[in-house]
Amino acid sequence: MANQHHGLDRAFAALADPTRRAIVARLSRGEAAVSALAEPFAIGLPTLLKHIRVLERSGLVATAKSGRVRRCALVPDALREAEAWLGAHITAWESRLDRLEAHLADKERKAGHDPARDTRCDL
Amino acid sequence: MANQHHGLDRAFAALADPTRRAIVARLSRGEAAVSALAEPFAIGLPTLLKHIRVLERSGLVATAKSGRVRRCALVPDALREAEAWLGAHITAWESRLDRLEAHLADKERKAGHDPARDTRCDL
DNA sequence: AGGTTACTTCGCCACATGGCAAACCAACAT
DNA sequence: ATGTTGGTTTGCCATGTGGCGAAGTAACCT
Repeated sequence: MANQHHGLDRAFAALADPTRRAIVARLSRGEAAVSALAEPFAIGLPTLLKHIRVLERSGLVATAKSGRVRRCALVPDALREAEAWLGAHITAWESRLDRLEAHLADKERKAGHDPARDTRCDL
Repeated sequence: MANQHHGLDRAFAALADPTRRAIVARLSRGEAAVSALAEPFAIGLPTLLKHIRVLERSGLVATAKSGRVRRCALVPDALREAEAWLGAHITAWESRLDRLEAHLADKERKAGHDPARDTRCDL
């Protein structure tokens, strides 16, 4: 199965869970201890801890223990990497569309004009 | 288990697989048939088809069959949604950092100055 | 010391996912 | 009509995930 995990693999996988996204959202507004994170969600501590481990492995959050509490903080680099990937491919798609449009406009300049064609998409 | 799938759930889950990301990357540069997509990856057709189904369910790609070939195309809206989520939380984190910095600067204005404190992070 | 708090680990279960091979179906092509 | 091509379905298997409760450990409080 999908071994040889790329960083993005783990990052996106971590973000695929609503609980984990909520944790990230919470941490984006400040650090928090494990039990503080547990409160809003109706799930047990062991489960939450598992989520935190997943987030840690993905590089999205970092944790450190001081005394008996473990504080969790967001590490935005992984988030940025994921965002960058998405951005790159969105713009790739858009620029392709632009080229296509230009090409169609060019063709239409030489042939008859049918306004409806401009927005029609064959899929 | 994670039932009641939010759109982002499926989108991020779909992007968590390298094969699927490669497919998205490929499609961001133009539509393609199933078999054309299969080529670069050393995996069987059934497996690839499963990937495509996952991508379809996630709203990242749309497919349509004409004759015996199925053409796949990217649907950038889901990508944009995911990007927006990431962007929102990255900026949230950054603005928190800014507030914190401002606060520290303020404190330091009133007390003695220790330059090393500015970049120190307690985690 | 003894209790409380805050995690942590340890099974355990149900289910989704990624992979394959093999058989199958529907269009073209000849 | 028959073969070939392109996709599709159908098992099957191994692994990972999300959830739980129960028991364990390591601070901290009194």
